[in-house]
Amino acid sequence: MGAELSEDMTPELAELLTGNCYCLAVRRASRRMVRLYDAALAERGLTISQLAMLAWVKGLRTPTVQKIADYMEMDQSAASRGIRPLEREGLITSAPHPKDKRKSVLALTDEGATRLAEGAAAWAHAQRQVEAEMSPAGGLATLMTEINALAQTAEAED
Amino acid sequence: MGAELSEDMTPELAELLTGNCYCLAVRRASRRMVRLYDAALAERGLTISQLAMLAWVKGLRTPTVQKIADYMEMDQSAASRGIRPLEREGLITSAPHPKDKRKSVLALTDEGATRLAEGAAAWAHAQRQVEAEMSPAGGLATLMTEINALAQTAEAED
DNA sequence: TCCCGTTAGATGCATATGCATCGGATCAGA
DNA sequence: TCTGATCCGATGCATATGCATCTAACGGGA
Repeated sequence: MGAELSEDMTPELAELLTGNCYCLAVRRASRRMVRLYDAALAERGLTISQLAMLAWVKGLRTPTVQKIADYMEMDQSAASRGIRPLEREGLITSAPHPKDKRKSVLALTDEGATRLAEGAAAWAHAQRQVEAEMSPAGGLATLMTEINALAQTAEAED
Repeated sequence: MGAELSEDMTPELAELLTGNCYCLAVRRASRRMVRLYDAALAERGLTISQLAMLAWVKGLRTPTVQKIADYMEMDQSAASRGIRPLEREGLITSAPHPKDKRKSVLALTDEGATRLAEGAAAWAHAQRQVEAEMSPAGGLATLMTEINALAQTAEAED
């Protein structure tokens, strides 16, 4: 693990490379988690993002692209594009909002509801797998609270 | 926060949407961290990934695409593509390995070394910002250990 | 020396993300 | 009722990622 770091690295760069960068650490963990969950969902033809979007479409009273982006804390454009494959595959439909023509109200198709249910089962399997392999110091619940806190770190400001 | 979840959500789906999915939580945190660090590095014309790759090029004795991918725990193809912008901008060079013609040995240019040093300073600023805003239960060090553990969760197996 | 299994890097393909921006629609005021 | 500030969704552009696959190159054993 120690790796073959050259001697003329500043302490700062050594820190960055040895797992002490919050950003790189979380991103590395993210890549791993996504691979694990996506693999679990692959048989159902879904990614974890797509499963989440289907779930929000079902869970929100009047789901729109913007709302989904807000709840998932991602850019509206990313949500917009993420939804396209789901429409293409006929899992969700899009209809103009009756009152506000700017909005499109999304809805699950029957096929979408089926895939969502199947995906949720596969998702639960992945969840259990992570729980079985992880034994964090303060407990998984605490870890989740802290990761979520990381997700709320202020955007910049200075 | 509670959101407007419809009543007919299975407990499973409710879990998935309310921040209890390890994958979605870490990914959300990852998005936020990347935005924060990328913003801090934007003035230097670098992303956090690019900074890390420059650092590995400097830190490894004989840096190659494969080695960087291994150390960053990402796919070789992702590393390969990530390095291209850095070459295009003249921050690193690529030369054929003397013994093994399959490999390309990467190296920092003077400009690359300069940008790396500048970027490291901006990175440290972002690190301090996260530290100032986060007060996790078990301490940041413990949190990092646990996030890194998440990054080592087995790839599948079942 | 020849052949096969392995390794390195590059590419095609598809999703994931964010920023800037555009055009259309809405809405709150003047 | 007109108008300027907002909001909504879509796009262009660029990076980020992973998987499968292809070609070239290596390496060891027959």
